[in-house]
Amino acid sequence: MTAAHDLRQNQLLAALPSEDLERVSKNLKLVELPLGEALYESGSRQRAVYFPTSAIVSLLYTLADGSSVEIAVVGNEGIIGVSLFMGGETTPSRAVVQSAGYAYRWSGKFLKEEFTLGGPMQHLLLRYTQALLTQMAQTAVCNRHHSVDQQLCRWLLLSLDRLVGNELVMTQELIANMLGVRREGVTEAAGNLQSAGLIRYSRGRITVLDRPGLEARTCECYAVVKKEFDRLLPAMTQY
Amino acid sequence: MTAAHDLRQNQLLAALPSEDLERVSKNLKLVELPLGEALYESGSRQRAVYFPTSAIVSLLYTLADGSSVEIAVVGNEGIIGVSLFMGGETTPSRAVVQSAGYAYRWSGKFLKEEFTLGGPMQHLLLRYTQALLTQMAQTAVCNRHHSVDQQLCRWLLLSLDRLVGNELVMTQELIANMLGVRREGVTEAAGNLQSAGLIRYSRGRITVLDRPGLEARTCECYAVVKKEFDRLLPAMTQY
DNA sequence: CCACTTATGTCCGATATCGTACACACTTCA
DNA sequence: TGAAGTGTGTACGATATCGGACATAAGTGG
Repeated sequence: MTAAHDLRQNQLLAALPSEDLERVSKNLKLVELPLGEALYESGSRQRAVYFPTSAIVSLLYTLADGSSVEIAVVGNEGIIGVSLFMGGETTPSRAVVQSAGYAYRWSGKFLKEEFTLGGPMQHLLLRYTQALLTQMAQTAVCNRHHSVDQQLCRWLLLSLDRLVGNELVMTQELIANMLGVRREGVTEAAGNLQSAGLIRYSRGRITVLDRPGLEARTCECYAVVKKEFDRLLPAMTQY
Repeated sequence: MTAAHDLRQNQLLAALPSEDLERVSKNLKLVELPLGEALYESGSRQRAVYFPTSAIVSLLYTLADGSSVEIAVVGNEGIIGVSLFMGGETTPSRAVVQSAGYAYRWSGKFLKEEFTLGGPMQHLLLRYTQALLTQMAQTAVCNRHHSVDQQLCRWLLLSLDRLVGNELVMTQELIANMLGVRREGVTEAAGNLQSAGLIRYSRGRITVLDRPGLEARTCECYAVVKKEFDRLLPAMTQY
């Protein structure tokens, strides 16, 4: 499961030419991201970015009344902390570890130095940010027009794409926070999917039994986002 | 109303140091944007970006079934076509003129040349893009948690901020497309606001009577977005 | 083995929005 | 002046989700 840690387990790093990766790697530090850890809070100054290898991180917005929504999810295809190189330093969102794992941490200082070189790293970061824009926009659309059932399918697929295996460790309560619906709503939606034989649910453990089934049941939003990621960040090293 | 056209009517251009603006201005061309014109369609290759001066442009997502949602609105504080400098060339969204007016058009070729210089223009464009990210994210949250009444208030305020005067030319049908709700839903919400004395509605013409009242009635989403824009793009020239 | 906590399932009325149908008012133009 | 088109108001049942209360079930630790 945990093979030797390799920078190239993150697809952005993997897409860098060797010499760039070499230069950058000096300042990357492998860190463990436990479930629930907040990499940054709303409005707090960010000091580093993270390239996940096995962890999955949710970008969340929390409203004044405590209700929240996930606006994007980041795994080994991306980076957490785009506001550091976009120039804003902070964002109103929070970043919370949704699935424990590892990531490479990169200090903001070195990130900015590298970014200003205008080389492949800059290019990759900007393209990734555009993919993130798409994911957020599609989330907005999905929140407006699609049912909880469909959104749960989308969410499961997005998570699945960022994991090895077909099992997620995740309670319905947490999923409800991500989707911005009630916990009971997730129970019902999950029950529907389970009845249909697409997943198996057991106390904080979801096993996906029929991935094509999920894809058939979800809304177009999943495909749009996936296609856009593939287009913008293509042909990465596989392992 | 239509004073002499000036590059600095767009806040991004206004924020450029004179020498940069001078260099850039050679390739800017004033264009008129009529109501309803699409600056680009979903997935189509973009050839230029636009700096609105008096026009307002909506970024829309349209689903396969024809339903749509506005994910962001751009006026004289911003630029249309971020995917050109982000590197993706296209996006799945559409850009439609919501309020007729003028904009400066800048060819993608020159834009990219300027962007790679890494100067003030790059800096501004990236910060604006981060503000756009915030607007999209907040739209996603708002779509999930807030009532049509509140969203209409938010939408009116966002539009008002980008206009001179307190009157919008806009049918309920079009607003419904923006908000992703039924036209009847807008009729009802607008009726509520009119009863409360906040607006006056008459056949495609909305007059805002009580702006503070709208601000009191809308959700926090408006303030979050506005605050973030002010933080990221501060101290622009006023006129 | 027994409390205790956590996770999930179920039920019910309340509410917001939807979908549809249709009426009315204003404008334009023949 | 009358017809057509467009924009808005209203009504009503259908549906999805909410809000809250509560029941059940699985794990945990004494």
